[in-house]
Amino acid sequence: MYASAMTARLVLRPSPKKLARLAGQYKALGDPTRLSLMLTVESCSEDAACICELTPDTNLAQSTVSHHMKILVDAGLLTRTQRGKWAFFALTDDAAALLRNFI
Amino acid sequence: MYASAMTARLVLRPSPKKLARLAGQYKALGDPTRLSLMLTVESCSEDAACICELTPDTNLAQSTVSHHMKILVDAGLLTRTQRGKWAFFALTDDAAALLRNFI
DNA sequence: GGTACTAATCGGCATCCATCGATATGAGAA
DNA sequence: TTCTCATATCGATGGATGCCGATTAGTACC
Repeated sequence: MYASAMTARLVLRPSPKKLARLAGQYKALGDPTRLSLMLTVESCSEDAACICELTPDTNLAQSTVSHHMKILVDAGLLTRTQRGKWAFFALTDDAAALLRNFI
Repeated sequence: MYASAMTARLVLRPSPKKLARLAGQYKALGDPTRLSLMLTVESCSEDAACICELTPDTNLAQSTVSHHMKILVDAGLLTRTQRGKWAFFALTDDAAALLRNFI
């Protein structure tokens, strides 16, 4: 048994660290609310999006949206910059690469 | 307030159904074990991969691997075909598109 | 300082999920 | 049919997750 287990693995595998990071990014995108937030941020590409702009679309509490944004930032998919009272978010290069096929 | 909420959303948004499907696929990829399984299946592109070949690499129980493969199939990322006693898996077009940037 | 507004954090709760061992199913071989 | 092997399913469990309301933190303006 396991005869075909001998076949060579020719494709480069990412390191465990890189694989975990990539899985973390997919995981962050794997929630409809967060994916929708990402697309909204992307659609405001001229500038950037703040939470007060994002919250109404979601029908969720502000604290929940803030929580989701933190997850996306921690995953390396969004950057967060403070401008006055507002926090603005923009896509990272990683996020742009991941979403390139769909937006 | 919400002054910039008036800015036009020029980018096409996927329908809620499509967005949920896409989020489901990201979610399926958002586990290091499953992402590793996907890359292993992809590396056996000449043929296809069976569970007996995938299990040893994971250090997980066979039932767990079978469970993960079902999740990937249900998400539309893998196809499953029975050949004799073995179940063989191959990437779908969706999976190939999602992973294009990394393999 | 005091007020108003935006956003982050906290505590709690219900649900989901990854994992396991045990068991069942199903297909070839004897 | 009986045995063996590959895979799927079941039940349980500990931990992660999404959501909320309430509170705290930080900023701007008076």
